[in-house]
Amino acid sequence: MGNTSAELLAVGSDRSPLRAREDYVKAIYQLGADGPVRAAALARYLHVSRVSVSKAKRQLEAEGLLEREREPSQPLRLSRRGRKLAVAMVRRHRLLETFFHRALRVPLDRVHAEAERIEHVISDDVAMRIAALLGRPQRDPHGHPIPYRDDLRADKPLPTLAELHAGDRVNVVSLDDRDDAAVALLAKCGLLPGARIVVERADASRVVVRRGKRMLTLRRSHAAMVRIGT
Amino acid sequence: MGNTSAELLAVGSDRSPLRAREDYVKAIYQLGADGPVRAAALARYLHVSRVSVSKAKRQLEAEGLLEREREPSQPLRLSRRGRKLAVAMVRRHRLLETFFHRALRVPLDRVHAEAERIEHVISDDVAMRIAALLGRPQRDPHGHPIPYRDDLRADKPLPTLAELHAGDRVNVVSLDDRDDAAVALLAKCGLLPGARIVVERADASRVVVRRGKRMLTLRRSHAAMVRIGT
DNA sequence: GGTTTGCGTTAGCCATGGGTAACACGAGTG
DNA sequence: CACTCGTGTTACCCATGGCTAACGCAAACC
Repeated sequence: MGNTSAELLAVGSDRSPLRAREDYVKAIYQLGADGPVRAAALARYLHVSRVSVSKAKRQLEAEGLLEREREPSQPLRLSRRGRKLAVAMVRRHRLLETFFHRALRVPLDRVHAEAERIEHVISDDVAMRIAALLGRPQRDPHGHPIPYRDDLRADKPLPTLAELHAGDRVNVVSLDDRDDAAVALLAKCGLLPGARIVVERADASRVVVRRGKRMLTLRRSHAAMVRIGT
Repeated sequence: MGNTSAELLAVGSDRSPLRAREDYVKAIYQLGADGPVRAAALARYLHVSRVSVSKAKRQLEAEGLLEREREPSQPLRLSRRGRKLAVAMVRRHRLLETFFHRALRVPLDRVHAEAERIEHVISDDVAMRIAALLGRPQRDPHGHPIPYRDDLRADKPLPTLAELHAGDRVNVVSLDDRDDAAVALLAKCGLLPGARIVVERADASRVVVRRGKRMLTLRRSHAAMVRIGT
């Protein structure tokens, strides 16, 4: 019951190139995990100007993807439909990453960029079929959960490796996939989802961890891209 | 040696959305199989106005994808680079169709539309990997050959079922994939690449063929979408 | 030979999705 | 209190890629 994301994709009434809208909605959804989304933060995240965000905001409101705020300068809040579209995009993105990694053996640090372009143009049917082909995977190769349909979970973000202290023993759960170079580096160290590690030292600029017998030294900026669980 | 199509894809210097260019170049290439390409014919083929073709022409010439003609009103001729880009697009399109049909079991009459959107956004590397995954297929599910790299063959088009006479015995080689409804109809009849058929009757409006024990009556417009060989 | 038809081109309009420059406002800071 | 800094908005400009209207021209038709 309810809308499929196929319906949601018809949001732009007739014109197809709503790529930009999809990117805005997805970004708002993903930034939303860390709290209210300010327009300026969104602009920095998407590498566009504040003006572009301001204009996009009006359009997204007109299309019912964004909640209309009465006062200006309020944080951006997705509407129910906006959230559904965002989740559909995230699902596609992660399914595609999984497909590229598992079926085509594309290196981990390149799956994000490939998925980013294709996620806007595949049909819902193809997404379904890819999921079936892969055996309905639960996590993408970076360790992020793959939402099913309109599943709107809102689990708060896990802590990162940058927040730990010497002696902590944890599992790597996921990697931030947006910085290709960082992903390549982390993958080369074996800091992949599922890896068990011990924090040896942590100072202002670096974190030293041990994985099995290997000692790894990471910059904090890289450590912050590794989400961990116990 | 020579350019990979990855280089060719960088044709628009820095701006990425050269989707339209790719469509024009591919269309010119495909229409070119039937003789010189007039701008008006291209406009009808792409469902755009003659004006749009005229403007695209200037841009494509400026980008070196189209040969510059001295007199106006000359047919459109792809440059070497234009042809390479076109072949790369055709290759991707057919690889994607094959992937969708074989790996994802997408019905034959839908693979074209899916491929049409994705062919503009996949990387050369992914195209290579898909080819490898499929065992380097030679033909797409409609029976069209899949060019390899910059292979610029110029085989003249095969005759179609609409050009035959009673008594002719032929093999179906390929189906025109641009009319989804026609493909669905032909597939339902079993008029698929490889099928052996006998022409029973052919008049001005219909062609009657036999495939095994089944008699099939086709409109000429549909028969013209079936390319045949002996 | 005149007329119609089709073709390619120009001029000008539109929507999208970017951008700068400039402004008003609010929160801190001196 | 004044000042700065970050924020959101407005008014414009730009390129892309469509469109229609209108024109010059050539070929075909009567």
